[in-house]
Amino acid sequence: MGEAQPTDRSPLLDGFRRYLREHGLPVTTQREQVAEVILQSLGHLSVDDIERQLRERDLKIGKATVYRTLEILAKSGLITERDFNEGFHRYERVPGHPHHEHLICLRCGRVIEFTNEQLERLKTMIADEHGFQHHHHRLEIYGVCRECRRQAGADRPVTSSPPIESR
Amino acid sequence: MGEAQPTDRSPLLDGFRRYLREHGLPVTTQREQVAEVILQSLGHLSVDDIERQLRERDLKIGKATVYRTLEILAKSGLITERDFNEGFHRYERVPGHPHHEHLICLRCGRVIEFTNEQLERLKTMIADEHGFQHHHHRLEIYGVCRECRRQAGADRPVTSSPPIESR
DNA sequence: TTTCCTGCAAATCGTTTGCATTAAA
DNA sequence: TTTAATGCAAACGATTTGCAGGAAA
Repeated sequence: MGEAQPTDRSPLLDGFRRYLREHGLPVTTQREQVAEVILQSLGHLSVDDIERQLRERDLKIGKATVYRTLEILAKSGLITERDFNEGFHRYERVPGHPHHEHLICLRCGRVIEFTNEQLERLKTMIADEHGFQHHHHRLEIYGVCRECRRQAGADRPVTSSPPIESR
Repeated sequence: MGEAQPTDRSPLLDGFRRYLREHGLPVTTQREQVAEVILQSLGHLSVDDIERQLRERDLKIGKATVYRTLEILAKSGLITERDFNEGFHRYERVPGHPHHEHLICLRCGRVIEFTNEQLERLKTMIADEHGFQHHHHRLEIYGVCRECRRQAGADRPVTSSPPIESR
């Protein structure tokens, strides 16, 4: 809500510029703008979301470039690709806390992040038990969030296929 | 290995036939054959895997029919759709133990199932903490399995994108 | 018979790629 | 200048859908 305020100074964006330079990759305006959109956001953005935000800023950047830039951002470790079973991917800025899991609302699509120490320990134990060298993991809990429970009550039952729209 | 032995009698397959009848859906040979392949398997099959097995039995069933049958099987609760981030889905027979999680090897693609009581409790607790009405969840642990560790030692580092081939 | 299915091909949809043009170094 | 990126459109791969012909009930 309001005018887009291009923030050319931001530690994350600077980190991306540094990454590009250090890897001999040109720092282009398109790359900066895609990076800016996602690095400033707190949400889990789809490519569609990103294109919409770019359009709102009156920037026309080809879809291919968006995908290519997201790939670099993911490799640089500044963003992470997520898959919530919607048929497409979402991208989120890598947060302060390294590992976190997701609670996903089946009604409104809201995504809540959480961390849990006990879970970290448990997952290491489980991997060990099976002789696995643990690399990474993902835990997603699907359900109905507080707000949706309040609104809809216990009427409409939740189906197994998430009717997530966006966000 | 060996000739395919069509097993027309099997509690699972019978369950599927019953489901079809009870829902006013015709019991066709195609549906039975797709169901047979997946209900007899213990693995996590892709549509490609299923088609291959059908071909081995000299059955030619259209891809669309395979997809449509898998949808019914999933709705009936006899199989579950899985997504291991490979760009396509896998299907597995619903096992005896209702909830189970997956350990996925990044080298060979092997999938190991496990259950963990403590985990079940933990996930309920976490959902409660956030006011979520828990519906279902998924936990996948990616790493290198015992066999691959033995073979490859600690040489080739594992990348974040799973090079899973099949299985 | 009536209804629903099957197979095929065309359509979708997210994502990737080839290539001529253009911008960064 | 040299090198690599961009944008467009075509290509892709998994999945879905429309429709004419063909089996179940």
